[in-house]
Amino acid sequence: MSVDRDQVLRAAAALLSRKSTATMDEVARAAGIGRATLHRHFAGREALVRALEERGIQEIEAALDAARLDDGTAEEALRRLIAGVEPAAGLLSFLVTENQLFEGEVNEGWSRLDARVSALFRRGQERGEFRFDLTPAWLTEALYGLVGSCAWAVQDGRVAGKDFQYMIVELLLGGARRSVEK
Amino acid sequence: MSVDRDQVLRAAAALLSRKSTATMDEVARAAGIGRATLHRHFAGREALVRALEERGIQEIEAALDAARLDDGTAEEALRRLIAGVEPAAGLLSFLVTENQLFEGEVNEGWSRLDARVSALFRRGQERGEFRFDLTPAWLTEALYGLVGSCAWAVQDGRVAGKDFQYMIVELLLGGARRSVEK
DNA sequence: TTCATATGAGACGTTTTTGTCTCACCGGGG
DNA sequence: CCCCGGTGAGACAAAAACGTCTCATATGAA
Repeated sequence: MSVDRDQVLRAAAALLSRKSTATMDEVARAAGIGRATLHRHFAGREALVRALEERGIQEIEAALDAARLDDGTAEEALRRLIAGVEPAAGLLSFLVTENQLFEGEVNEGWSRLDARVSALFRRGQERGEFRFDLTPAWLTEALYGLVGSCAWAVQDGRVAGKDFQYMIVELLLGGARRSVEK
Repeated sequence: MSVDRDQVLRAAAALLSRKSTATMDEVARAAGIGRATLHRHFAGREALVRALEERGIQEIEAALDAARLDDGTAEEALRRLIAGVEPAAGLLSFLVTENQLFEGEVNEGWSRLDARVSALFRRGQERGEFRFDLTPAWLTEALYGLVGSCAWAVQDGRVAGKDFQYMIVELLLGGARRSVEK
């Protein structure tokens, strides 16, 4: 009988990341509940987006923790991170696009995530694993972009779901060029 | 005195690709014109988006033509393409995100672009330049995602504008991993 | 200068979306 | 059995955005 708040947020993220102009009514129907009930759980659109952000940042941060970014090689850590981020790919792409929405103040939690991911790439550079000519900031952005793109591509059937991690990891690490095996 | 339609479309794309919920008034101010003038040039929001799509597809198609995708190595062609696409990066990222909220029919012009880019990657594979384990469809999506991410990173100052082409090309072709020179 | 044209600002009515409310209903616990 | 908390549907007003209009102004050409 009672609404599953988690399931509502998930449905909202899935819809809003694809169509950010969706009305509250559309969000409610996508979550399979009435508009009145949606308003009972989230004061308004603003509150819904905030809850989405909070939850997204929370999940990504958990993925960062679970990936143990400081253990082993940076490449291994990156593979663990991408694997751990997959379930939250929808929320991540929502965060990436929506993060630009708030002019002025940048979400504090988001910049914290940013810093941790950048640190991973910097560690890889310092270990001699990653190239120096691609900045950690750019690699971080590229990671977000690729995760978002791949999530969309999977959703649209252009990429097989089981290849999600592989496609991202291989492109991000090795690139498209065929190179001599080392 | 007269409004530069091109500049308006560019500003609109830059804003709408980041904030698709932007008001017509916000779009107008982003373009540095009044709301009334915006309505004089584009009948409404729908017409504006249509014009944005049309112009975006037109510019990307022109870039594809200019890049001579069938000449020389696929890598050279890809470099030419990325260089030629840079001025239209804002429009491209708008197209990519807008195309995600497909409601029914997919834009015909867009799928034509898609096919041409995919063909380039397929040619690279057949020439032995590109890896076979990364599908042309995924490489195409990844290219779009990286262009959009980089355009956005440049706009926010996280990546230097002069590095736009280099960052995309190098990551897409060679990846982040430091590898033995071939 | 004079005139035609295009613009910005803003007023306005309309439409869409939002947020709140009421009410009937449904299902589990007393 | 009867409550009772949570829900869906819909009504309703307020708010926001849209689209159109007028008017004063500025720019460039004749």
